[in-house]
Amino acid sequence: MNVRTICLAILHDGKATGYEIRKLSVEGEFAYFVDASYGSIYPALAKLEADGLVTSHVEPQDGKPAKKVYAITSAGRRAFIQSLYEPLEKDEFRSQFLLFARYASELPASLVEERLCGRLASLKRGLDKMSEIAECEDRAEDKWIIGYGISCLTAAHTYLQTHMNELVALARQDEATSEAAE
Amino acid sequence: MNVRTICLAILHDGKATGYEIRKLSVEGEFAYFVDASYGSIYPALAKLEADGLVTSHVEPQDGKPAKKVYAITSAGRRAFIQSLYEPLEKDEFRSQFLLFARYASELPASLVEERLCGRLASLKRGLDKMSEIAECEDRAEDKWIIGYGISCLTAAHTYLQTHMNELVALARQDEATSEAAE
DNA sequence: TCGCACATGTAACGTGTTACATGATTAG
DNA sequence: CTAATCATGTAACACGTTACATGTGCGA
Repeated sequence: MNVRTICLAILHDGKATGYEIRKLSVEGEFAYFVDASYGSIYPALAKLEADGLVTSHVEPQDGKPAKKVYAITSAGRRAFIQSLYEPLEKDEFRSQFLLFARYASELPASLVEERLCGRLASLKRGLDKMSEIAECEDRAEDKWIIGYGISCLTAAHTYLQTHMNELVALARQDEATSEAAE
Repeated sequence: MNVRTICLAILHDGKATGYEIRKLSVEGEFAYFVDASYGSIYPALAKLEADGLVTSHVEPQDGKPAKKVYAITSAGRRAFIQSLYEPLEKDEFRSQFLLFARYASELPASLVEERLCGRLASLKRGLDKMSEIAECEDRAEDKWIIGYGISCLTAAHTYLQTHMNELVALARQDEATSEAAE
């Protein structure tokens, strides 16, 4: 799933500027799909316009720099929906946290515990934010997606809560020992 | 998390060839972290050797091409463990499936249902494979990680099972109608 | 005999990030 | 007065993938 597709998806919902698209892809619901930077969005929009899938018009603003508002064309709409008919790419998941967990026995228990607690807290933050978004969200599909996310994160949170001790127990007691020895 | 780190992680467990490392990163437990190709692994190993973090020796085999077995050095071991002390990168998750779900109302119900069933089946396959691996696995950390994975996938599976109808209901009835009209 | 598994490696290519350039306004 | 937000865009760079080159032995 490339930046091009995300731009089309966002523009399918309504007009937006490159600046806004980046925000949505880093914060909004689209963050579950991608996390794009200006350096990829602006060229993608230019390419999309050259291909006739979007159009743009410049809106001057006073006080703020002029903005270039993009809108999807019917060809763009068709191309985007068409792309959803094609076989789905498999989801991808990369977790440095899980790699860390795999080497718990090589690390001090204090560090392992700290990281597990940190993860627990960040999972909690993510869940709270999702619940918050879910409330003011009115698109049924978005609610469905958020429900999916909440289910997965809740499972992860519960697992961590009930199993974190096991991982801490596998870690090295070095530091606790050396501290106790002083 | 780059290919370099994954190579060190795998070699931390024991000797391996580039060929084996790729297999592990596509199939084995390491698939949760990365999914690397030869084109990235071989250059990474060469670089790692130049940096003194791994060593290699060629083992001729009869019938099969000679293999180049890599082993981690103590400097490599240190560098790898040291990297686990640094702040963890946040997990990343990209799902084309969720993007598809977001536009369910623009797609025919038959397609939405098909994709949901397919996803349900692939989730099931993933869970079965994990349970299988978990059984013959004896490293406690790997069991812990697999347990984490199973929890998350189970939650996703359950959510799909109980909520797939809602998404199908949002989809277009076009095709069913046109079929009924014929 | 066809293709697969074993095994290593390179070159071209694609895609995205980081850092930079530019510049006004507003809140602390 | 400093930093942040708004706003667009480019160039250099990093990182990874795909396809290719090369070659043997084994099973269907």
